[in-house]
Amino acid sequence: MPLPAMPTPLLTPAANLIAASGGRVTRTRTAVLEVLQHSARSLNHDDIAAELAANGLPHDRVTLYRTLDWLVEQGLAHRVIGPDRARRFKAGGEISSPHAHFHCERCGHVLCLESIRPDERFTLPAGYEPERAELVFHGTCADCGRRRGAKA
Amino acid sequence: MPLPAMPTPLLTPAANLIAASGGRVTRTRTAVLEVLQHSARSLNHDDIAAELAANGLPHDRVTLYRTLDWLVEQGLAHRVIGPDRARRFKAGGEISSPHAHFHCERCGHVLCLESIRPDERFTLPAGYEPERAELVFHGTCADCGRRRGAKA
DNA sequence: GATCTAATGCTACAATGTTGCATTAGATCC
DNA sequence: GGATCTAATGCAACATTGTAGCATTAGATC
Repeated sequence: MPLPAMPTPLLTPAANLIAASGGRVTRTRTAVLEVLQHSARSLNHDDIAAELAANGLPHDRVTLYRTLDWLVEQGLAHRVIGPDRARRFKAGGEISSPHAHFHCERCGHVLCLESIRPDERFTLPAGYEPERAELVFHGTCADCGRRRGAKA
Repeated sequence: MPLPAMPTPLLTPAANLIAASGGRVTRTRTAVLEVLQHSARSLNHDDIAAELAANGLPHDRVTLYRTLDWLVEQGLAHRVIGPDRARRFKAGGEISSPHAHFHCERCGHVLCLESIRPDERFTLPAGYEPERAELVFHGTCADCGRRRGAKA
């Protein structure tokens, strides 16, 4: 016995966020936001494109760029520029919760350090008016350190 | 009465540094290093190329890239990746004196904050082994703040 | 001054991101 | 449920930043 069509279909959390932003709820947007939400690390375009392809979703490079820009604009995702000068994305706004990032030189991943706030710990020379601070550590991440015998 | 040709020509500080690194002292290298040394802010490729052109020096894009990479490798210059994902360079090594940077969103310049050391002020989660930290402030620099009436 | 090769200057290419425009498909209205 | 309106998409072409290969030039050394 088939269920009756739901009058107000249950949206995923991602879809709800997108709808709340006033934009159209499209397959690409929901899929991209969900990919970001389900990842512990920040993802670059290739990572995301690969995820979309794995799910059989139609997409192209340009749409992905525009979708990600839109998500950042709406505060649904934030962007880090990695050392390879490629952008990486992660779900969640930046302004609401500023935090540091960690770039692992072994595995290349960029992780969020939610516990570290880069702002308001430094005194700048007179005249400088900082609006936000970006703090990126480079080194070996916990996973890679463990994998090779945690020398600490 | 012309001066006699100097037997051991006096080298500029830049040329001396280059010679001390074991590399050949070429026009491009000395010129690029001098441009960097004379600038208070970090310069991108275009800035440097414009300076070289103004001095009538022969150069091309690729040589400039290689020259800058070499200077960084020798510890004679350091590199910052700007928000426009383009590299910016400044004289002086990074390892010897790690410091924060300030990106002015008004004039686009990236300045060095020699007085601020980004390292050893944060406690990272267990397992993370940072080797260096990168700290970039975004906001309004002293010059631009003054120019519009220093609201602070 | 001759020689040896690091450094240069080409050309061609790779990676990342952008612009313009025709087409598709969410949302809305009836 | 279907017509309509336009945001979002998909495609092609382009822009910017950085690399690779290789013949030529010019620092350093003998």
